[in-house]
Amino acid sequence: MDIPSKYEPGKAESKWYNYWMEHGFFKSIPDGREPYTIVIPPPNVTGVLHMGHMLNNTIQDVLVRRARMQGKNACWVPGTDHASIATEAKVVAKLKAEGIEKRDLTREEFLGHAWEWTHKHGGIILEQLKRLGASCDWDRTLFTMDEKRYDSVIKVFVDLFNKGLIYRGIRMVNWDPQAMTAVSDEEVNYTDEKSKLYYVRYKIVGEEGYVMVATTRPETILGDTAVCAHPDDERYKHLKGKKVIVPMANREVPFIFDSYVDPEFGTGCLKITPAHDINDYEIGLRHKLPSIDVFNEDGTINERAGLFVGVDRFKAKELAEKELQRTGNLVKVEDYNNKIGRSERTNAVIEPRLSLQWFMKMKELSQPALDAVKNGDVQIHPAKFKNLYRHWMENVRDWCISRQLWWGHRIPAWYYDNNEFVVAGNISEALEMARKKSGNHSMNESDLRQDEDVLDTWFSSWLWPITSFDGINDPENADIKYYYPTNDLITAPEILFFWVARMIIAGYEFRGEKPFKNVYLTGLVRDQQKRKMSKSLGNSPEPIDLIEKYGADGVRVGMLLCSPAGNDLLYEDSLPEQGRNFANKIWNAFRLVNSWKVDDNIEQPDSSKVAVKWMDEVMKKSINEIDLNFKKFRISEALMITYKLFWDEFSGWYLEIIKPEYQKPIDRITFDATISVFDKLIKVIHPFMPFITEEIWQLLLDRKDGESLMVTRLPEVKKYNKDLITSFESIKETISAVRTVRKSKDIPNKETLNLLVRSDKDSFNSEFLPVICKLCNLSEVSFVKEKQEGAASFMVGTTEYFIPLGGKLDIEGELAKIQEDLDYNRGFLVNVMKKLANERFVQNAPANVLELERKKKSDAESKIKSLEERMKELKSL
RNA sequence: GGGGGAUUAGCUCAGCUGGUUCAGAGCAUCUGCCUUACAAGCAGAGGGUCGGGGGUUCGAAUCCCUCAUCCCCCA
Repeated sequence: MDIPSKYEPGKAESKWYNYWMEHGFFKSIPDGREPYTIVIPPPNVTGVLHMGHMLNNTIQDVLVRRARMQGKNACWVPGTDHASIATEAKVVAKLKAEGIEKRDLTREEFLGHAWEWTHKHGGIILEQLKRLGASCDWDRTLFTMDEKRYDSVIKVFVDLFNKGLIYRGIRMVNWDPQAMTAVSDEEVNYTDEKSKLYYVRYKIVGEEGYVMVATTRPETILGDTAVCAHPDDERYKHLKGKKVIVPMANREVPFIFDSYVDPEFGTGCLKITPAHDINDYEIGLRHKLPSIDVFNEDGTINERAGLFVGVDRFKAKELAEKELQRTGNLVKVEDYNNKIGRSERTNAVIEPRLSLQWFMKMKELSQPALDAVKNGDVQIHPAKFKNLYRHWMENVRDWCISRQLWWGHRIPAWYYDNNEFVVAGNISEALEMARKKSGNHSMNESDLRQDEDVLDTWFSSWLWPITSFDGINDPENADIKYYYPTNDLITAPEILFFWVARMIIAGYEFRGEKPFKNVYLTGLVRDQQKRKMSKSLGNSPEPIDLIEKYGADGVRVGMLLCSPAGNDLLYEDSLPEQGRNFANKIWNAFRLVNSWKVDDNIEQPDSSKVAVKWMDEVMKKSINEIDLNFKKFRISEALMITYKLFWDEFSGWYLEIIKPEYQKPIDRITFDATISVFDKLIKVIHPFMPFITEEIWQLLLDRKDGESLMVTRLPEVKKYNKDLITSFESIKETISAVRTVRKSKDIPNKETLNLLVRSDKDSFNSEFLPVICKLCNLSEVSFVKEKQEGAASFMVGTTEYFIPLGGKLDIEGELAKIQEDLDYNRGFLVNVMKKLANERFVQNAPANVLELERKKKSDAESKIKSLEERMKELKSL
């Protein structure tokens, strides 16, 4: 069979993914095995795969595949999020492009378009995940707005309302006066814009003087309800208890003190307009100030202002300036840069506006979630995020859960008689409740008006680990009992609060149990300039293109190699390139092994014998380390160990040792051992690189249909022989040293060499000598007692080696090398001696440290002695 | 403004409760090699006063203080 020297991923990937699907290897149903469960952080239903998803889902797949190969019943539940804001915005934009405005549609018509859009674009991202190799149980695919998930959300809302944990309240929102809707914080873009700072004087009541205020918004003066200074500001202390007169409005308002005010800014004196500024609103709450909203929904001035009624806010600013000037209250105007928030959708300047919203009380609910992380019931990796989490949970604020949108779970509150309302699971229940509450039994459904708003997207995602197994509607079903709590959650730190914390809260509230044991926070994928990858910047590569170029395995490895938990990943093409190169390395190792012909009549060479023994131990050691690193969620590290195990130990050393001469056959024992080692190796690699390993596994031995690497067992962790590995390390060093001699003397590899060991034959471990002979092309190894003339020399540990060179010895060069070595060792010895001469060190250091220092001393001394002797000899030549 | 985190080789990062010459890995760089598994490779090499300053200690990349710079979250 002719196998190409470069691995071609494309074919293998679709072939094996289909094979896995056909045989149902991703499916999971509850059974007697230990479950291993991950719920996917649901991507936006109409989104497309980006680099963040690639990283995130690669990690999940690695964990799931590994768990599966550990004999667990692995279940990775996929799904998508309705993403109310993002999806609604996309649908609005699409309709607009067709000349349809959202406000011209009924809610039902709009939702029709939204569902159409969802069905058309939904799930693309899940298909893309398949290209990556994701081993999700696709039969379980969910959507946050499918029937069961929708019902669960409504049920939870009603439940929390009945428990008194959900209430209506006033809050400041970002108002887009052009779209006449509230927009979320995420939809507001802040930019530095030029504006003006107006210095306005307010008359002090009962005094001659004025107090001067600096403001960027003179048009909101009409809504002022106080003037405020810092409590420690000496300049204003005398105004305690006084009142001032608001210019234009001619109202008296109190002069108050609050530490929010920055005495350095402007005049150190602030006008307070609780209806039109979030900070003023907070100050207003603290000081129980009234708020006067002077704007209409479209940003024009209303009657409450008493002035400029009906005028647009920007025009009103100009008019206010003139009016203040006319009355002499405008003292000066300065140029000023400040951050202006603009609506992502309309680019209109955002107006902070008070509105009636739904809230959830968080303090009580979050206590168990706080405790769970504190006591390690839920573990966050890396642990540095624990502090962040704790701080946030200790200062948790009530959660505003209503959104002025249509796409989402509609708030199950029904209004009647103006301000009365009931909260119920559906309209008939609502009617019954409303009749009872109002005493009006003739009321019917048409008298009820359902709340127009929908719930925050996170209000459905916070239930995700529970609703994934329908645990709200059917709390005792077999799935939820088996799979919940899930094991690991893999997500980005930026949604630690939005999502992770709230899931933990929901877990305890609705199941009395954590939703997952571990939270693994990945970093953000950035470009080389450390910018976030984003569509608008155009700095993100297309994931599917990458998979096509480097292979899914290569991309997976590339993503993982450089992304320790919680650290950002700076993407560049060299990453998947490294992954692809690794795949190619594996491929070529397979080609080599595959090309060998076995001859049952030949003996196993000693070098192969010891190599097999050593490889076995190294493998055990690495598997141990990999296991340990997985336990600590150090996945990059685990991959790096795997990478080096295959590339350095197996390909670089083992295969080179056992490789028969060109076109010569290999002995049976070595061949079988090698196949077995290879088999184990690709098992270890499989979670990281599922495709190439399956391809090779299927070719390595005859496999039956229905067999697959992905459902085999990982090699178990075992104790290993440390000494064997250590002695082989010094063999590597010896081989390296011989190669260096060869290179520096320009001796071709084909020419054999003699190696002389200055040691007693019986006390020297000769086990690995055949390996040195083979890799260094030695004709002979012999033991000598004396130093050798006319030979290159080197030391490994405390043993001296010589390579006779005939007349080729470069005495000057050799001397220089020895001198360098001597200087180093003498310096080293001086340091050790200093330490040992320090009485306090000798008294205080633990015995093992002391012993080590003494060993260092004697080793250095014997080395120096040999070097000095050698030098003397060379000089005498 | 409040909080959290970081600073170790050109880059990305390890370095656990102070103790091996502890300063390490991968990538990149440089030098040699197209040696029939792999140039997507092989054999070698160079490169860091662990952000600055102080302290604790027999001993500090590691603990404490301070300054500087950067990042993130919330407002």
